[in-house]
Amino acid sequence: MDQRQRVAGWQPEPAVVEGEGRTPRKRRAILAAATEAFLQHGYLGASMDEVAAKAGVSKQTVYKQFENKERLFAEIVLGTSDQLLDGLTKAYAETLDEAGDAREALRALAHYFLDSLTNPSVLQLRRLVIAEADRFPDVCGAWFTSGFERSLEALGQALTTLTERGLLRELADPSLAAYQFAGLVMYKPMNRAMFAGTEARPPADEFEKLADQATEVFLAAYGLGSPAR
Amino acid sequence: MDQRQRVAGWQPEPAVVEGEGRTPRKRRAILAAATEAFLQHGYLGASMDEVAAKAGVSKQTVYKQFENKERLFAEIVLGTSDQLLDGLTKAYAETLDEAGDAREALRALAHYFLDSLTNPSVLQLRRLVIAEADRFPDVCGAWFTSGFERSLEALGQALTTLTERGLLRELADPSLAAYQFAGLVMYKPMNRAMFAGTEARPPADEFEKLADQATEVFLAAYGLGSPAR
DNA sequence: AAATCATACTAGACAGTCCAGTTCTCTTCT
DNA sequence: AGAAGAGAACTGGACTGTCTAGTATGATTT
Repeated sequence: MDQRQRVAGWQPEPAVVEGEGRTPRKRRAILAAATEAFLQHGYLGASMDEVAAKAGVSKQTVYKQFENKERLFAEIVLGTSDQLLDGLTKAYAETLDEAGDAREALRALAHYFLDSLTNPSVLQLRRLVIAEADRFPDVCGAWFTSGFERSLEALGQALTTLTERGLLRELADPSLAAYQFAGLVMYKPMNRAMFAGTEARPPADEFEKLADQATEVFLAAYGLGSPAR
Repeated sequence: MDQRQRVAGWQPEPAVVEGEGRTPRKRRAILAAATEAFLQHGYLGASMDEVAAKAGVSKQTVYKQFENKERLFAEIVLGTSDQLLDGLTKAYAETLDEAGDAREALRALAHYFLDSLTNPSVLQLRRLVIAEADRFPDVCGAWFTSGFERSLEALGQALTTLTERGLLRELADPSLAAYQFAGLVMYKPMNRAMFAGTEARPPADEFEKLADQATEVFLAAYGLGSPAR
């Protein structure tokens, strides 16, 4: 029902944990409400009154848990980077283990990218971080290095395992190859998604073509033997 | 002196035009000031008082020229898309005409991308449009289709001319190939630039590697004959 | 007894309006 | 050509209404 639960290992709404004390339960509710508010309206557009109301909590409780608006923002942004990284890393391992050859593996990876990274919540999070990059360079920079960059490093390692299994050429710079693959797959749909608003989602049959074509280009450069085309 | 004058055919500060009447001169000053304010602080963060002060103009004059804050924003964003498109289209033509072979042409293109799109003003404009994509879907969507997408279409046509000159394989989908090349070159540096704040600029020697490697991958897929590596 | 609640409050910001006095620009007259 | 005057544009500043981050308080729940 909620699409966000299925992808990218990231869920803005915290799961209900039984037997949890009142205080941590409220804290989670505040984080969930604030996440929704920030994603929807941006940092300046979201108000603390709105957060408290959405969390079903008094404003005083919000300020007991979080020093101020900035800290609340930082906590949310930094909290998501680990979750994103974990989800992607796991997906790499699974996708690649199941694959019999490089083409199959890369196609599966491409589809995973396209599905998870065009998810509305993920897009809104990207927008939020990008929008506030100049206002909170430390927080957003940390999100980038510990979330985004590391997930690409993980993809580089995943590609290296393909090389070790004799499915791909030796990669002089696995991290760069990872960025290249991600760029081949995502540059077009990600830009549209970023610029054209959360509502505008691309047709599903475009994903097939993007995944296939990106895979072929990548294999032409890094695959074994002559290109299969 | 001002880096913005050199790249991407876009200049946020309007040139001084002699013999111009008072009203249009003030209007340009307002646009320039508002551009700076919006790029620096975002839509909500920029205040109309600040715009008026920066333009050296009374607030009343601002509201005489522009109905309200939203219209001012729209005017600025839409005004930039044409300028960006023009700059890139011209650069494609020049770069490709001068090139003797495909490798040379693609490298030059890659360097042009890297130089112009990592320019601070261009980055801030991208951030602004992305940040407000949900608040102003019409304006930002129009910026995307009439600026971003069309410049990629233009790149696709430029690549087609390389094919016609016998320097590149036939392209089944020139537009997609253009996105792929742009993705190969820009995905890594653009993401860092977007997320890590305007201050963090990458080292210049990374550009060389990005341009070279992107070119080689692209040629492996779309070049003539066997890969040159 | 500690946490939380509802509510009210402070202090400041901001979009947009209004007004009385000034400067510019253009037309008309000499 | 140049002076004069009309009307529009512009200015500075005050003002309204609304919103917001953050604090304070006294009652209620756990």
